[in-house]
Amino acid sequence: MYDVARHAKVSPMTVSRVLREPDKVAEKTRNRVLETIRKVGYVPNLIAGSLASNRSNVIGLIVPSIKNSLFADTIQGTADVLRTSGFQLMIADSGHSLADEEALISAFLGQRVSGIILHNTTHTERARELIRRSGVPVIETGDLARKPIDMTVSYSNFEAAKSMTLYLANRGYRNIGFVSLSDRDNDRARERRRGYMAAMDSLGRMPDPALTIQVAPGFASGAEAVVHLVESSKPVDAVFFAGDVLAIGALFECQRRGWGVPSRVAIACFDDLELLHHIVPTVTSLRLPRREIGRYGAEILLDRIRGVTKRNIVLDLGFEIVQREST
Amino acid sequence: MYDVARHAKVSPMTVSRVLREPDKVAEKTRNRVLETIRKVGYVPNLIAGSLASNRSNVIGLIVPSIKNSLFADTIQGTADVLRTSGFQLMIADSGHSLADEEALISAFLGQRVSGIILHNTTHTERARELIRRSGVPVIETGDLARKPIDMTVSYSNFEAAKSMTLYLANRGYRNIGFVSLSDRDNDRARERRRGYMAAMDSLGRMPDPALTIQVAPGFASGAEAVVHLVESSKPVDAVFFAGDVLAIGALFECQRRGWGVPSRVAIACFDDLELLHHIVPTVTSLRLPRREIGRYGAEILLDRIRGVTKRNIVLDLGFEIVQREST
DNA sequence: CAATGTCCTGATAGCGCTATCATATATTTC
DNA sequence: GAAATATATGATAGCGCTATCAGGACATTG
Repeated sequence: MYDVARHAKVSPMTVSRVLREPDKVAEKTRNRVLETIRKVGYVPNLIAGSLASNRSNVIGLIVPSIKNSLFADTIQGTADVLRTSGFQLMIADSGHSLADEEALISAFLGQRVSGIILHNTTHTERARELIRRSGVPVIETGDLARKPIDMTVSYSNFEAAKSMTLYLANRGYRNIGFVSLSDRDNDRARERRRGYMAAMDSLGRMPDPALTIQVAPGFASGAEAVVHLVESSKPVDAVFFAGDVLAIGALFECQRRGWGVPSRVAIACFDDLELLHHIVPTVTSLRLPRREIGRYGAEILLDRIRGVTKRNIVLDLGFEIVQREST
Repeated sequence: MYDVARHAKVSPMTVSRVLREPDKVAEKTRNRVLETIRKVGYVPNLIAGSLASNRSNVIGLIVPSIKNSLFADTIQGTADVLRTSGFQLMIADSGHSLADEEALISAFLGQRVSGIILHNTTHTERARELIRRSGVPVIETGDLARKPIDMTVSYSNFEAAKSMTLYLANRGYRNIGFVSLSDRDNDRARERRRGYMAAMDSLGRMPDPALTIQVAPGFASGAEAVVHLVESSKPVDAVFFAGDVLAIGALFECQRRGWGVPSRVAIACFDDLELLHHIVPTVTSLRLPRREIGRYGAEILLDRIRGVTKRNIVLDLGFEIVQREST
């Protein structure tokens, strides 16, 4: 920067201003400086800038798993908003471990991120404490947080699962099975199960424990689950899968066995992947506002960082049931 | 930090050493300092550290699209390696735009990242120049770069496409169609097409322009393409799709129309998604070492950052054809 | 027991930028 | 046209840490 200043015959301060507050520099000077910057190939050191100004242009984002395409949509939404705002996204993967999440939060705070986005709503006590003390704004998502640290943008897994269950009942299915991933370390799965249970309860049906099963992730699990439920002593006529991969695995298995969907068994699931619009038969699912969550989350966070908003916002973006051939 | 130093009755320098070079501090002192750090809830300012030491623990990663699950696998591989190494990943999305990519590279260099990973191999001249001048190590991936900036870890799209085409010919298919995304701004698509052409050439078959078509992304495009190719005046008996989504869309369309796969038309594609192991029929595909690319890329990069390696490595991780029911 | 080496700790300077206030010049106002 | 205000630039200090070297305490050697 001193180099540039010398070449352009101004003070370093003016160079700094040209980069951050161009309006405050006379046009002639500004152009001369910009020209010089280009000529010497100067790349400003944002680290030094952050240190001096006590601000950074980095937002930290923690997801349980980068690979999971569900998060990919939300990340994309966030990235789209941030790209136009000059902020950078620092993404880390907690591997579904709360302890790792805590370590990552600590690392992010060490980087003096301007904001943090967390794709889950349960955290260690120390993690909450770290964030609170730092005063960095936080968005939680993935579910409506029961006790939000700060701001939340999501839909309600409980309500979504409940609605879909009631919807299936309303379409005349009598024996609705429910398949989800293990509850352990997965608050979303837990909420979805609760929603299913609540729906059964409000229908006055005894939730049969044999109808709600928990499985490992993967296509194969969905396949096994549907076979198990259909061939049980009390066969189901519909299965509600709490995850898309499970449902797809189940559907393929039905194809292999020649079971009609929905004639033999109806299939519905969370998360309206585009694939589900094209698969044969197309699958009834819950459209979750994934990308919107990413967008709104980023926007609210930016508003807070810029001091536009003060309040702790909790935004429920809802969901939608999309009826298709499979039910 | 001064706070901690005062409380623990040592100099700030000792606190700094406890965090970065614990061995160089007497055990007694170290424990006292660590205890104090915990007590006052001190979070070291890594920004200041980076500025002072002229090192950072951030790796920049640019992908054309975060949403695309293909990149997700590679990112996961990278993240897995970096997590255990104390580095953070800063991810940005160029939206397939070379100009945006250049801007992001500049932003990353401003952040003084220790390394950069690029998921494509064509860049603007200024981008190359920026990187070269900065001396920051770079990994390019997504294809074997023709003129690598620095290091490359990938497989060859050309060879992969060629192999699969020859493989299909070898299985007896006479009329092999090729469907890919538009060549424009997509060097991978271009290489794949070249590979297909080269195979046709080596088979002594005139590559019929009517058999190689370019389409927009999406399931629907694949569906349209397969219909077009099968119902043409010179119907194909096999179609090789350069992208998985296209192939899946095509397969579903065949299911809808009751066209037997592979009896009426065989289908093969790039990229061995897990879905393709379960879909009916399972699909012959090219297994690309996505995750390995991420892992090796990260490892090579770290070696360079740590000064273990000096040489410009070009790593070809190859590919594999997986025979399944669809051909 | 002086000389040498080893280990641990501290003092000092400075990384490259920005906040802040001061100064110089141009513009407006009555 | 003098005073008040606005605009443009610069000088200075310091953000929170680490590199570097200096020095004190202690052990080792001949």
